[in-house]
Amino acid sequence: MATRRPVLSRERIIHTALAVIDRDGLDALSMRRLGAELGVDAMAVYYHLPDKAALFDGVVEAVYSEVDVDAAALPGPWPEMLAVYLRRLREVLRRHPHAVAVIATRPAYTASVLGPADRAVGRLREEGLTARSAMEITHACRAFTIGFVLAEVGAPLGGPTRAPREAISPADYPHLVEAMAEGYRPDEQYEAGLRAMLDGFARQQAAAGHVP
Amino acid sequence: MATRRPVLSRERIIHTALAVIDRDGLDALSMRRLGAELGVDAMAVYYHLPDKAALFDGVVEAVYSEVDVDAAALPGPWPEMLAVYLRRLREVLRRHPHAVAVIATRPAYTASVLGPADRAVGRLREEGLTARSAMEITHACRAFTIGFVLAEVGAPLGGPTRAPREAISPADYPHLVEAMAEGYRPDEQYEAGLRAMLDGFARQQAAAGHVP
DNA sequence: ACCTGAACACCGTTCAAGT
DNA sequence: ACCTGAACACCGTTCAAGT
Repeated sequence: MATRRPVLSRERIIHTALAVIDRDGLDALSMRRLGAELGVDAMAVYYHLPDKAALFDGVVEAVYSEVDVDAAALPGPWPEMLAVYLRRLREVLRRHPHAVAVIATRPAYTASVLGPADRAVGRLREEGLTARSAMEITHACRAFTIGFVLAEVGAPLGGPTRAPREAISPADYPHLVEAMAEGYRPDEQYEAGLRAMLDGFARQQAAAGHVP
Repeated sequence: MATRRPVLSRERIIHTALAVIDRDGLDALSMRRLGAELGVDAMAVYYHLPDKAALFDGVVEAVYSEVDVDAAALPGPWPEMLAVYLRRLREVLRRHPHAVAVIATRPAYTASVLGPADRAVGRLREEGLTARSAMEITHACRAFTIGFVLAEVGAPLGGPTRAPREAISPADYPHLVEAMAEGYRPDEQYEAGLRAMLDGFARQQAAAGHVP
């Protein structure tokens, strides 16, 4: 008789976990639910991953790997290179609204994340930035992007508010009402914020004499 | 005999919940634990709050109320006014590392949050900005601040990684190592990012002719 | 090597009951 | 009005056992 091959793998477990999160939210991901989705006893997962925290780490890495942009290979001056990378990051994060908060808080110190990050910093250095500036700028722009997507699509941690709150009357907030009258345009808003930050950093660099 | 006064109140429940989160983390906050901390049966809380989501909403509002800066009353040109407000926001968020992710994802549509926000937008309008620009700029800077604090002190959602991961060797990431050689200086980094974004927005406004 | 299933100490929420 | 306590359908994790 043929030797049986394993039905589970770290990869399949993690992708199924992300699928459950995307479909039903963070709270819906339990080890038992995950087992059911995989067609195995819930505890089978523990043979492949030590605990739920490790599962989350895998999910974070899986999402980052979707970004799949070799920033270091992009053409153009560094602000444009970073803009391409960051727009792509936003795009990927938007696809996983229920996972963004996890990604925002769990450190991703794995080769697949650090490698591209290191090469990106190297790329900025070739344009005259110090390693420190390169990382600061990247870090700040990533923080803006993650914070923006969190406000944009991030699922409320702890589940949606069900009970009606104290009613708010729009008449009390005339300026907010006017600002929102034209509707919410997240793409333009993100773009404006990204440009502001990159322009600001570019000018800081120029003022410091780091870019000729 | 004296009429008994209630031992619980919405206020006290919410502040105790925040205290538990601050002390032992988000996962430590259960309704039973909260009841124990309050010295009552766990289910007593349900008389004052409909469910755990409402409890989180209360926590978010409590943290925002700590900011307690009337942005509209601050002197100086708008970029400096916003900087004061945002530094204060970062300061408050840093005091509640385990709550930041909740604050970042739960909408806070309450009078105590919307009121100051509306007055702040009104203040920017007096300096020539449109309501729309004023809100965009505020929104972007807040996203940066929250994203930054999340990376800075945000507790990993799902608990800390316990099992050792695949070892990473610093030699593979020379640029990152160099960038971190001087240590991590979050205050300077935040300040640089904030200045970059505000300068960038100020220049966008000037270019659009909105500020004389 | 890989998966199962019972067991333990927990969860959030509902609901009838107490005072 | 305000709080209690049993009950229900869940959790994450450990561990011995199966194949």
